[in-house]
Amino acid sequence: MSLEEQRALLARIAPELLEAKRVEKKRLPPLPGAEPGKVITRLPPEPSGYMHIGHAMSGLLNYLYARMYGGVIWLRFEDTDPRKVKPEYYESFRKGYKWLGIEWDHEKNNSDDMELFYRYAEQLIKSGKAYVCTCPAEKIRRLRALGEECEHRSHGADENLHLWNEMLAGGFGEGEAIMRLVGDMKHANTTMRDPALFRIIEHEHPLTGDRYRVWPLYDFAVSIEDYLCGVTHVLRTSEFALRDELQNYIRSLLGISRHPIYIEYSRFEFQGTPVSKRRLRAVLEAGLARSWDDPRFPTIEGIRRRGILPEAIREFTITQTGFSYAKREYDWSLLFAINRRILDPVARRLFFAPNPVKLLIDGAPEISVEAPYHPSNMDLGSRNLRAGGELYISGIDAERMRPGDVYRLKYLMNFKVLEVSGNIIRAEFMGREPIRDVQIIQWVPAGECVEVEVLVPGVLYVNDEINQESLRIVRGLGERAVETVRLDEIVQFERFGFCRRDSASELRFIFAHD
RNA sequence: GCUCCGGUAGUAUAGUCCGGUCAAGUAUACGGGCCUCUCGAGCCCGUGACCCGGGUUCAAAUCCCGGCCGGAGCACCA
Repeated sequence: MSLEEQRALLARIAPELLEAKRVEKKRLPPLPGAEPGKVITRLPPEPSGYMHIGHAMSGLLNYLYARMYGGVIWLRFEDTDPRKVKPEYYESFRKGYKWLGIEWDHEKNNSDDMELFYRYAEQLIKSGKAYVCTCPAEKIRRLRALGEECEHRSHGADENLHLWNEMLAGGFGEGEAIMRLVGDMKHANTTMRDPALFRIIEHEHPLTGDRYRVWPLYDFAVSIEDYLCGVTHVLRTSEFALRDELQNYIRSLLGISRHPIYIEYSRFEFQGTPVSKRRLRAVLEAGLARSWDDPRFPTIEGIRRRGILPEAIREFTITQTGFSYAKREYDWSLLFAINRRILDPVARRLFFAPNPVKLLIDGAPEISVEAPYHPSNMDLGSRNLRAGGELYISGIDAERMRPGDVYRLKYLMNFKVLEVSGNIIRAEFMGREPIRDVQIIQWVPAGECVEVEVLVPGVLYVNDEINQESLRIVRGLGERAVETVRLDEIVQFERFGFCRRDSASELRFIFAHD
């Protein structure tokens, strides 16, 4: 039996076997301790910068698991550092998650619950589990490293309560007092060595204005918020791994015994494209990029402009991601391959001649052809192409041409090269019908073409140093129909690559991948 | 420096908990073929890996010890 026959037979007697293999690959591994209908996860962005691919993949994981188990997902902004938080960043995340197809069930901000945080803080102080410390930051750091306690730790609850109220009332300036947890100054896990729970920040908050000056630190706010949201599973990157213990401890001191299951995985990035704000800013400051939505950047806007589809990121997350702790650096080709597979059946094909060279064909008739926009998807329609003996072809194709060579202009005609001189190739007409074993090239009619510019993004860093040539600009001529490409539409310039139109008014494209 | 964690093909991942079915699966990359009026897509075939050294065991990618390499944390950021 041939392979075809076997497959046909299998499709008849056990179609699920053929299907199973395909579907299985696109599924996430089971979530530990997950019960159908009871999973609650969260998207916990800090609105202090633009959303990037790392947030996207983490967000996707939390979202996909919530959906996989018929659970619930929260969007909760971790906005308790008024100095870092900005309104535009909240919006960047909302927009980014939406773009990815993530639909959250509830939304809130940690800054909504300040009064509640204060109440819990008071409870902690009264039970002798927290104290106000007025040591300078430097001293706290030193003692923490040494595993030693400071004199403030032994103050009584009454005094601490008094000092705490003093903090709230403005009796202390920034940096003059913090509230600390009574932890264990000798604990191997340094986050347990009396971490700061609240500090004073005299800075307007985009949401609460100047109403509060004492702000909770991450661990305190998160412990309480995860409890409030009923979070059952936390999927996050490994820099938080040491904090599980602390957060569980804070909750238990508050009388809360229900803790989420933590699943941590290493950070990752795409080859040569760091996600770190510092390194991205360096590129901006070097004058090599102008904005955070630059298509070379791993920000969601950058990636979108580059023509990567949300579905591709989703599939990539499911198939290429694991809960590994090893450092990983993804090769862009993995994402591109998925994106290409999604784009291929729906992207219109058009002719584009980069670095064009003129081609003159003696004896060529004036020909008009109806060329389909896609080799198999007829729904995409067709356009009319008309040309005679004067055209432009890609500079790369032209470079290879030697007198005597025969080529075919796709859909149009064949020609034999007669003479190659400078920027002009002279040839002779060799008939209209396709001939076997002849290289097919794309072309643009000399009379009816438009100027096209394509931005080709490369990697930002090479060997850990800023790549001075991360952006290439390719100019060329496109067939007239290039004008019909809508803003944001992704098309394939044949034998060049998939490109997204980036400007409504100009024929400017961004190269996605080949 | 201290404390954790990890090292499977070029890249990423499955397997590691509960040793044998792993002469190691998958995706991508790469090579070849088929198909095609694209050097794209699709289909088929192939190349390619358990960090190193010891130990335990009838048997180790899986367990133990040491080394090397890598990551994370050690904030009044999240």
